[in-house]
Amino acid sequence: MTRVHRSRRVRVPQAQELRKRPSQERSRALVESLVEATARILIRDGYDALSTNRVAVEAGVSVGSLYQYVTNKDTLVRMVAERWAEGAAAEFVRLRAELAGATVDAGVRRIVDVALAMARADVRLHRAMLEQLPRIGVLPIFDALGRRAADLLAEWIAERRDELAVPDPSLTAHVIVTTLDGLTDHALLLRPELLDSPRFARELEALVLGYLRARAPAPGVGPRGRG
Amino acid sequence: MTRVHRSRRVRVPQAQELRKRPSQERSRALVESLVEATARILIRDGYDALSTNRVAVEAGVSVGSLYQYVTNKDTLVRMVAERWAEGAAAEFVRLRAELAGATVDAGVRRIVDVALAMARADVRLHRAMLEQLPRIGVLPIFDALGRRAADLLAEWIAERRDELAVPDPSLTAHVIVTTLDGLTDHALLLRPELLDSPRFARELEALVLGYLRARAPAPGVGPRGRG
Amino acid sequence: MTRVHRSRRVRVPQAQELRKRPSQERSRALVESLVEATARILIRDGYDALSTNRVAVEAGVSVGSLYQYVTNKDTLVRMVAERWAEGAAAEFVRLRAELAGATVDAGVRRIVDVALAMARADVRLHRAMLEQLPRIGVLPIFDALGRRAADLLAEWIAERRDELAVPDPSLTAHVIVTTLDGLTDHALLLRPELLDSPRFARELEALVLGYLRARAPAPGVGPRGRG
Amino acid sequence: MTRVHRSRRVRVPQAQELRKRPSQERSRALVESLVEATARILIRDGYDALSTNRVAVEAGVSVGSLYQYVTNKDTLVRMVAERWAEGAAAEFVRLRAELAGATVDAGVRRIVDVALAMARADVRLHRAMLEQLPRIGVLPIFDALGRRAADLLAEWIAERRDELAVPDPSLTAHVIVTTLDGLTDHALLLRPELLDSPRFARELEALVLGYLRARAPAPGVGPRGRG
DNA sequence: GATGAATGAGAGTTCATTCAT
DNA sequence: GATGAATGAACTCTCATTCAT
Repeated sequence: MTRVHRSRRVRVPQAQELRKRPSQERSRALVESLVEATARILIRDGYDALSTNRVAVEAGVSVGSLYQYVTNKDTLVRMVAERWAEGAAAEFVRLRAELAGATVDAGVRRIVDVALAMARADVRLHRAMLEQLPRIGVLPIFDALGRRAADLLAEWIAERRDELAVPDPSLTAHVIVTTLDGLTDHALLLRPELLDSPRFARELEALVLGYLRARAPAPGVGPRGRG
Repeated sequence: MTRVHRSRRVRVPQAQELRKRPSQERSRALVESLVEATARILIRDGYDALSTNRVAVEAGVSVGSLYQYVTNKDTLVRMVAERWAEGAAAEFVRLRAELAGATVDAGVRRIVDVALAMARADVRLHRAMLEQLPRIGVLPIFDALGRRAADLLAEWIAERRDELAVPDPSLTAHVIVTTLDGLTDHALLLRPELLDSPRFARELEALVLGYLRARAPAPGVGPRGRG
Repeated sequence: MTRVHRSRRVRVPQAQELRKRPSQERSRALVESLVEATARILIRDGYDALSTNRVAVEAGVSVGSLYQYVTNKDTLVRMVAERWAEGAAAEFVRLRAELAGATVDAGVRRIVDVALAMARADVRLHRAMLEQLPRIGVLPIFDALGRRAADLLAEWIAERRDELAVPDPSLTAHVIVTTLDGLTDHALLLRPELLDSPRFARELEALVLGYLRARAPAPGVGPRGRG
Repeated sequence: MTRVHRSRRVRVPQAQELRKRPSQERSRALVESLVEATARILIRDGYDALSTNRVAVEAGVSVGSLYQYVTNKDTLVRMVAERWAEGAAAEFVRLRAELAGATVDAGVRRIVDVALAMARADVRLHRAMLEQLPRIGVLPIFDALGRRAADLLAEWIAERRDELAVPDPSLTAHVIVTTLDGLTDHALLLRPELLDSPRFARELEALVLGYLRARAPAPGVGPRGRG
């Protein structure tokens, strides 16, 4: 059979998902090992094989201890996504700094490269998250991450406003972030070879640059506007 | 029992998902009502609330009858996705015909409009599918749909090759389809208001047009300008 | 699903029938109470009325606890048979010791008496086991018990070889054990009154003694007579 | 796995198990094909795999037709046993006639031979019945068969009363029949090689002859009685 | 704090039997 | 008469969660 139980109750979002702020060194470590165990199982066996008991065993901890720190099975899953998102956010911040003085062309090239590199890194976990996790639980996390990325990008675009003639940098940044995200996720799940293809990278650059310049005056024609 | 964990992560395509080809009128109707019931539950209560017994009740049929036709709960879900994909595919074919003689600008405008309209139609079902189902084996169905869309679009682009200077229409079409899909899905899940926003629509047009023309010579400039 | 037909006819011995060696005091007690509950239901309501839930309820335990220790409904039944066989084996050993110096006549009388007494004791459980369980894999358990009994009896016969002229004590012992077993089981199921009938007991004695002496020279007659 | 349904309700014995006396040629044939199908499944796949639907398919008939003639799943099983018992009963009658004028020794030899031959014939069906059928349903059938056999044997013994000094031929016949039955069944299930062993046959003869003569005066001493 | 045995609602699935066609 | 689609009670088994130790 195919007999599978999924989380039984529809999840009621809980304000207080971690029972205790794991302030002590020890508690932190325990929670961390739970998250890692969850990720391992997710990668190795998939979401259907994920159960609180299994996570506890994998983490070398008793179920009781698990519930001391985690109220809820879904919380574990969300924590995995959060850890990943934290790493990604740091990377975005780093990239933003790196691109401070970059030209539009160089900047976009770099952005696309980093997007592809991030998709290639941690493939197994990334795939597992995209493929296995009920989107409903992790959506807010990835949304928040997208918003941070879009904010940073909007800033960067705004700094180049003259050159680009982007009416609403915030909206444009959102579109770019969502676009790159959609394309890399899709490639990760269904066309992994694209992640390594320079042709694909050039295509993404063309996409982003074309978009950013779609409304800009043709280069070489008057300082601003079409005359 | 022999209890069983589903095929870890990778969907094993099952040759015999429907127990009997529902050839008779009556059987067809039954299967159809099961698929509809599944969609209804998915929309109203989400995947976790979906159970074979519940589907049977919702369809006004006994569980036994359900199992006469459907081996498996996930098959039902996949059938919902298939029904939806069939409708979308038909829409794409219709659109392709409509755009036969259209200019690039008009065509892209229309494509974006239709993409947004499709996202707005059936929102709840669409949402439910996106939120819950990648794990269940719906991915291949959506992938096939995307490929069909990309093929049609590639054709359309190829017909306008001179004007556009797109080196690889097939790849470009794939990028556009995936991009629009990603953007409308994201909007559907997290920014539903965008689906009705003309500004957002204009943005998508700019994105697609900018991309298509990114490598084309600036109009009126350079050796191949229109004069 | 994946429904499953039990190993067609031949019991596949399962190495791991008990999920955990019930080492702790508590676990042992739980398993014991499950076995007792199983026996009770078997006696009271028969095999068809036996279900895991019912056993759990009867034992005052949750189904979950049951499955913590027992993989399988039939395992429970087999454990009942094992418990019974253990008791019977002990009785056989006791009897063997008792008969160490006995004459053939006295020994056979005693053996028949004990066989009938054992059939009378625990009648209801014994009946339930005989009526319902050959299919379940209890046969090997009873077979092993029969072999032990036959071994002990063969020894006893061999000690009296001169008097009895039994060519193959082992085969003869097997025949006697199987015979008595068949007769008492048959009586138990269909002629319970015979179990209390001295006439029946005398008949069994005649059967066994006649057999043991069938090939011995008639006393007082022929070349080797006692005279 | 291991999920198996057995006949759900405890069987309420029904006076009218065959819905209609299958007087017509056609009906008889149908019932016969159902019984044969049942036997085939029992042999091939075991009792757990036996279901009314399966029997109907195996017999090339619709379930509805099955229920037109057979009220009950257990009835099918019982009919298989009945067919077998009918054949055995005929064999007993034949044997009785054959032994009309036989000496005790020759008769017993013949009886043992036939008992072993019957156990060897139809081994697969015989095994299936012994091993697979819930004894509770078929017990009465085999009991009736045993009684018929015992009656015939009692008659035969009574005819040789003078020579044998058997006080209660009826009881003795019962003991012999049950004994041979128990021994051959046991051999069939657990020591099939014994069925072909002449040594085993001799042993059974010794058993029966020894029993019949256990209380008889030693041969060659006085015309009658010990005096 | 930590443990892990215990819980029990609820999941997927089967199959003897009926009854409209 | 024959059919086989439909029924639904009942089964085995899981797993998120609790709580006595």
